[in-house]
Amino acid sequence: MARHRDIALDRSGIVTAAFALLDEAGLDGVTMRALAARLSVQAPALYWHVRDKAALGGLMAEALYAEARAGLHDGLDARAWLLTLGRGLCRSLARRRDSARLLASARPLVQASEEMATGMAAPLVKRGFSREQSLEAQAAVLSLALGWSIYRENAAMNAFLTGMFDLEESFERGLRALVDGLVAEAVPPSS
Amino acid sequence: MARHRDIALDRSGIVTAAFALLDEAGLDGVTMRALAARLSVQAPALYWHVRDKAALGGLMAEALYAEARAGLHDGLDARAWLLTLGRGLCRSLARRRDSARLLASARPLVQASEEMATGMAAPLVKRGFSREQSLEAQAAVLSLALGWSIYRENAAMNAFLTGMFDLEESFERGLRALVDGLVAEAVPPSS
DNA sequence: GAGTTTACTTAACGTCGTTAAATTGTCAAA
DNA sequence: TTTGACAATTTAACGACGTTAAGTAAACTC
Repeated sequence: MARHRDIALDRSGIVTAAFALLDEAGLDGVTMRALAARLSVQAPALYWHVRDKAALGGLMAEALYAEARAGLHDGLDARAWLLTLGRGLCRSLARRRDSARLLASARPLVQASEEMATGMAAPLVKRGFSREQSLEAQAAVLSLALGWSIYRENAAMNAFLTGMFDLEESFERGLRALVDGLVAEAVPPSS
Repeated sequence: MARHRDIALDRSGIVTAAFALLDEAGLDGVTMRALAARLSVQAPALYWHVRDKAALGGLMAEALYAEARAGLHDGLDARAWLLTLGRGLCRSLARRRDSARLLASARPLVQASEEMATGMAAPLVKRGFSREQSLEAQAAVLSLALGWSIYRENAAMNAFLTGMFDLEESFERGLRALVDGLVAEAVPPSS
């Protein structure tokens, strides 16, 4: 390894730099040229490692989702699991400027498959949900977190919303309302 | 009026054409040049009527929200009002290609004000919510609808999700779960 | 009918994502 | 030890984009 000029680019270094650039310059500031400059390289060099800008967006989105799911573990029951998922995404997106807009326009990298869906459904299936209920519930929770984060980013400019009520706490209330309903429907209280 | 070449451009005509273009060419296809061409005009002419492309996006977003709220009326109780709001946005966004992504990147045109917030809160305040609960509940419902629509647009390409479960029905279940929780919290059942 | 205003056109600028071709450094085999 | 293949980058360039500046022609004002 270690060719050419000893240290070179790689996918993960590019993604890391892209997040740093996102934070400094916002989504519109993440251009291939600016990203290359930050890596002391010319723009076309990036295309050796990444198909195109959309693929870069996909990689960043994947990283955000991975971070969002980091808090999930086996000790959680269905309700806590869904709450953790929603909070995870909301906090991941709150931490990084414009990341919700990024997620909104990112397209999935890999084609979804039947096995992938089964794998995604598994954690809640193990907790008593049907496969469909599991996917539906996760989609709803992620939707709420993503939508909320988009409004938060928009609101950040207008400032007024932030003063009106505590955004994190408000999201938490909405999330709890949603998750309680989902869990009640999927795993009806024994009676 | 009717100057120059008898019929001319105006804001609403531009927005209408922009929606038609959005449907045909997708969000990336909505360029100032393509939009101008559709109106038999040169691109810079648009700037007489619209500040810039972001303002055009804002106008389109406003139209979408107006359409989403069209179904609301006084006869609805709090629960039905919130359900109607959520369904309204979801259906508005389902009808038009890439409209959720459009909404995600659109910035509000007018600076939010204290009176605006009060006006937005009013319908639910009239139905027993506090001002904060009203704004929170609406934000949550709109977030779910927007987030869901974004995932639906992404999923539309991947096709597989559409086959897995009925998207509209799934959204409805998530929405009901959310709204029931919000209403229960805001207007506790008399007891 | 002269001058202002309205609504557009033509021309152009700088930036963007991206591709093609040339270039340089590194390793394997001869 | 030269030779060739290959990996990773550079330089150069293309077309499209949003946008601005300057010019122009029709319509209204007085």
